[in-house]
Amino acid sequence: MIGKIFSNNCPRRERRKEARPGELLAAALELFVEKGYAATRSEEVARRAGVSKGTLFLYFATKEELFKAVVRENIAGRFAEWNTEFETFEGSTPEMLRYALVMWWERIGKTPAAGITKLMMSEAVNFPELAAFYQQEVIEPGHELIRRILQRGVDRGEFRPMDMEHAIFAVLAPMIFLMSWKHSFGACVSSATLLDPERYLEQQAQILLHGLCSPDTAGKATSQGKT
Amino acid sequence: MIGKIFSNNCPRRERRKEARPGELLAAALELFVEKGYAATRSEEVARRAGVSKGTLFLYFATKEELFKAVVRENIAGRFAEWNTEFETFEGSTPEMLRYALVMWWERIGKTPAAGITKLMMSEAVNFPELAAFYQQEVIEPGHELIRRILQRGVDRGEFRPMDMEHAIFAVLAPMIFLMSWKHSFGACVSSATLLDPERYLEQQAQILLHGLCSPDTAGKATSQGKT
Amino acid sequence: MIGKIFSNNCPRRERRKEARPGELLAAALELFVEKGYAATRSEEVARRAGVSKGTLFLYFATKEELFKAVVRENIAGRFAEWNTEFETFEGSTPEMLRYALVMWWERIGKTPAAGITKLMMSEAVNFPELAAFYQQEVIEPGHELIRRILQRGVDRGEFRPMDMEHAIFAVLAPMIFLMSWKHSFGACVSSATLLDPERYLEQQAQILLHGLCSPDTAGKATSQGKT
Amino acid sequence: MIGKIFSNNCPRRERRKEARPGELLAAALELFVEKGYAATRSEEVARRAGVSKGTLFLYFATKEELFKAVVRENIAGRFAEWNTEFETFEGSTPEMLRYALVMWWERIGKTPAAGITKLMMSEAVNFPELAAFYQQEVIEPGHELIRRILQRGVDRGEFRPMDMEHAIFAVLAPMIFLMSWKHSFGACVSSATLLDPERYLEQQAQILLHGLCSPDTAGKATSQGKT
DNA sequence: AATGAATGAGGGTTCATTCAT
DNA sequence: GATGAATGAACCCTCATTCAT
Repeated sequence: MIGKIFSNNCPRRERRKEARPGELLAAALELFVEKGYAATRSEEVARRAGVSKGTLFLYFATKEELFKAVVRENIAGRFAEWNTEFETFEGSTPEMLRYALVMWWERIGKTPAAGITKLMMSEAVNFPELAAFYQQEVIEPGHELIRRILQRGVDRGEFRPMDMEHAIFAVLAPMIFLMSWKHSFGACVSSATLLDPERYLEQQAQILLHGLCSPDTAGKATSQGKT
Repeated sequence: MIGKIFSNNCPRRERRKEARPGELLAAALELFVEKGYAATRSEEVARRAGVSKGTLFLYFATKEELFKAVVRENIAGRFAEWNTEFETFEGSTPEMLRYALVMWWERIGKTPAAGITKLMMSEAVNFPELAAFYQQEVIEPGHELIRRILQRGVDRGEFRPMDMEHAIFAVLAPMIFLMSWKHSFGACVSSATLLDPERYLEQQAQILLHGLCSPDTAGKATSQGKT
Repeated sequence: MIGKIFSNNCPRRERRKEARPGELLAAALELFVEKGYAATRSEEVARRAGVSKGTLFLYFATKEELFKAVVRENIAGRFAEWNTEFETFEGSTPEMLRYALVMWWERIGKTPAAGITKLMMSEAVNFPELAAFYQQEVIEPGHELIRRILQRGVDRGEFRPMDMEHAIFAVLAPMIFLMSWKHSFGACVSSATLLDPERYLEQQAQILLHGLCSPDTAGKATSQGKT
Repeated sequence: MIGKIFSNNCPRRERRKEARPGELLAAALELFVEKGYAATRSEEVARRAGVSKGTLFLYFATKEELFKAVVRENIAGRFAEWNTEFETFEGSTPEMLRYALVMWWERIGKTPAAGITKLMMSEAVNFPELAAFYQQEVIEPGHELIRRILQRGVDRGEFRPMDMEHAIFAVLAPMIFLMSWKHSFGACVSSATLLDPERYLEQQAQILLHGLCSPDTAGKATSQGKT
């Protein structure tokens, strides 16, 4: 009984043991995002997780495995939740689009998870298998979600007809750009900090919806586009 | 006689000597873009340039210097030329914006130089000094050019007033995105090839100018934006 | 039980860990003395210490650091002990001088530490920082000790007054010479082995004290010297 | 005729060509003495001699050959001349000894040739063949000359009988020491410059002849020595 | 003979990975 | 399981040497 109390009250070892992989993944995420795959040393990952080098390799057979695990771990399948939000959203599609960008920033863009995308893009070529996984788990569901939003707008007559597949990239690009910028120049070149993500996204929504043209000229130029 | 003069002017060794740095930079560009900075072995750069390891270091003191040279080489001051084009452009600003995107794709986006930007973004954190150089030599002139285009549009009443600094990113983002995408997933995930850069840019110009909204709704929604 | 305690206190790994730096320094001392700084390969140092190349760099960050450590290790502050001996010495100063030379040979000259001085003199120009260290930690205390001996002799009327600073070198020179000789020609030219260090030092003490001249002529020639 | 005048007056090419090996040896001597064998780079030798790297190897097949040539070249057989001086010297042997030390300094010690001895001692172990050559060409004749001087003193009753072979080293040591010191600490540690070679040698002669002891005590202590 | 571009073996150093404790 | 000392393959870079010109 008493033994049980102790083991329940103070199972630091036990709990640590179970938490280990998570702590290692967290440390690795930070470091990979901070310095890139190659420049991250396994010893430092271990140290930051508070364990020894040997322990790291107890949980992840190789650095490559660790990297893959970090990416997989941090690509939470949020799409179920988001699809639900999409289906229950009641406002206009322009509002939905604006909402999507803002929510994305809150939930992904400003979190360390954004670093993963940047990382994934930097290393895609060296980890094609991982890139394929990412494609399947993130890119495709993401595209699908954006496609549904855009289609909703078209269906409801809020958006003009469009080349859907490329329009998806029009919505995606500001997000990708923001993650890339934040985790590259944004992290080291002072003047690059001029970019305020929230204002940028707000304005981006505006432009996506209405463009840069002043209202009176908007009609005329349209005819030129191939779209 | 004349033949002799020519053959004297270009003995093989000399010609190689002058060509070497260029050949090495070309090989290095390819490999850096292909595999990233760390994963590129200097010996392979040399081999791809058709020389021995030692020769590489005859022209570039360290791998880091080689990297810097590759970056510098591939961002040659195109801005002078572009500024001139800007000043002599006679059409409307929407046309100018569309033209700028198309030309950028022709001259940079689809060339290996685009890989450099991707590379630079991946390695900025590891080479802060180089990032500062890039910021100064590429980012700032680029921003300035975009700023002048947008300002021209505003001044001529073609564009509505805007938060200029963030609007610059609105124009920049599609280009950055395209380079990042092309040199990451675009290079290894088959389905990602759905993105046709030229159509994307064309459509992007269209959206930048007029947005996604159908003409009749365009006016109403505008009021919401903070911009 | 007691046996267990002992075996617990000294597990093999731990013992090695503590012994490693010493083993590496010993191996490095041998090799540096044997072949000089540049000609000594770090891998060979490691091999001679019975470890792999990587292990060497676990304990000494660079070859230069290893060299410095070897030099520092082998000039341990013997001067405290020697100064004490000096202060408690009860015989005449000529006896003291003879004793100093003999003791120096026993404790330094005939040990591998002598090779360090030879090495240091060969490499001083290439490691000015280390040379300064050596100057401060070895040369100056050594000079000071010799100075005190000579001054004692002068003060007690045993030695004639002298140009002290140069006289120091008169005492030092036989020792430096002996180390240099032993670790150069003495190590490879057979006939150079004619030099018996102990007899040489004994005779050197004799000469330092009384010169080469036969007693009756000693007085006359003295007048010429500048000293 | 005129042709001859020209070729005589301005045979720069011709004269250079013949002088080449000498210029290379001079440059090599300087650099070897300055930085040691290993730290001297063949390209720098060539540059200092005003020729290209290739030319150096035209005259000396390997760096090792160059080194050997430098040593051989700079070990002028001065002993014939010195033996003559010895034979025609008319003063006392103490005067001769003093004269020998002073002359040695003038003709060798203070010239770059002294650097050779220092170099030879540093590298003896790595170039045993060269050390043997040095032993034969310099050490043995040098010993022989010193031996003759000392023997002359003994024969004429100016010096007391002595252990001749070790006494030779007593005369040699100050010279060896001076060369070693000058080309090691003397070249980089400021305080080591306290040593004034000429005063040192003068005093050394004095000590060699009469020792450090004050005249009245000289007689007593003598009995102890083994010599 | 002279040049200097080119070579490539070899050395110092790093770091992912192993394994005895 | 956990540790951290040990390993050694692999990398960047140097520089004596070669050789086409």
